[in-house]
Amino acid sequence: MTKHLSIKPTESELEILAILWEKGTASVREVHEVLTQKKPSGYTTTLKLMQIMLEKGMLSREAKGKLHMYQPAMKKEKAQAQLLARMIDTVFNGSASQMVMQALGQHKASTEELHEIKAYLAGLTLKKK
Amino acid sequence: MTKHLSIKPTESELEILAILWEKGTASVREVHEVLTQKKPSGYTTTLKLMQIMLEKGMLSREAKGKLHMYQPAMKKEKAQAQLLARMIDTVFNGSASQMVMQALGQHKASTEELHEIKAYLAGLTLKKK
DNA sequence: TGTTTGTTACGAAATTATTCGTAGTTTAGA
DNA sequence: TCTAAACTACGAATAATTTCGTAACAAACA
Repeated sequence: MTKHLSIKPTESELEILAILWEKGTASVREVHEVLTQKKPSGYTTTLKLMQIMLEKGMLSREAKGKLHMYQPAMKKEKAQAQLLARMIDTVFNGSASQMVMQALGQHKASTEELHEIKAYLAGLTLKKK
Repeated sequence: MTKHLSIKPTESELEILAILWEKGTASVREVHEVLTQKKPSGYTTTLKLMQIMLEKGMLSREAKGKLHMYQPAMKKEKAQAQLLARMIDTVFNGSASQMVMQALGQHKASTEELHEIKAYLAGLTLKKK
């Protein structure tokens, strides 16, 4: 049985993870380039963060010539699910639907997205029957 | 024009806010009672946190005899929306629907909830038309 | 071969968040 | 009135997170 790692990325770590989920694999510099657009910071700051994440087992890496290429060690979906669950629990009183409706209310979803969701829902409720 | 306060509650602050949203108004002791169930801690810890939140303008309070009754100074819906928006932005690549589907996938919603959401969606798409 | 450029490693400072002890106040009851 | 119990205020310790400076090394190249 694999140890149940309930990873709790910090805010900064989450940003890095998001970039790596997007890119799949990237050097520190690449990550830093993206990161520093929103919030300028030193290169070694990003480096250190990624080293810490490596230690924590959130990232893995391989040497590519002189530099290191990093990749996320956690499945995006799993991490997302975990974060969502925590948020639903603490902020939405355990009610997923409350959260969903809140999210959909805020013109955060386009019409196409709404259709997508409806389709998805239709499939879901069938299965649950 | 009111200053755009983008409040960023910490984890602990969020827990306290959740309790106050639930109760509407409460003393430090009442909050602490709830809080300490999940995660034991000293009374003054909760007190201090709430005092800090008061300073930050997240809570307000009024004297009720000798003790202070606190209430949330931010609308639950507004705070939820803000937190959601941030999460969607950093973790779900800006896609609300991606998040919604993730949430619904994880057996996090009961059948009744799913119906509720469907109804809500139906109303929404009508309006958007 | 030097020198510049870009990299990693890592200690440590700075900042932010959490926790708690102690002192002082108020209230209620003996 | 005195004492005990339940508060508040607040400084300060601790812990966690973020930031950065410096050293060491390797590759590129003048």
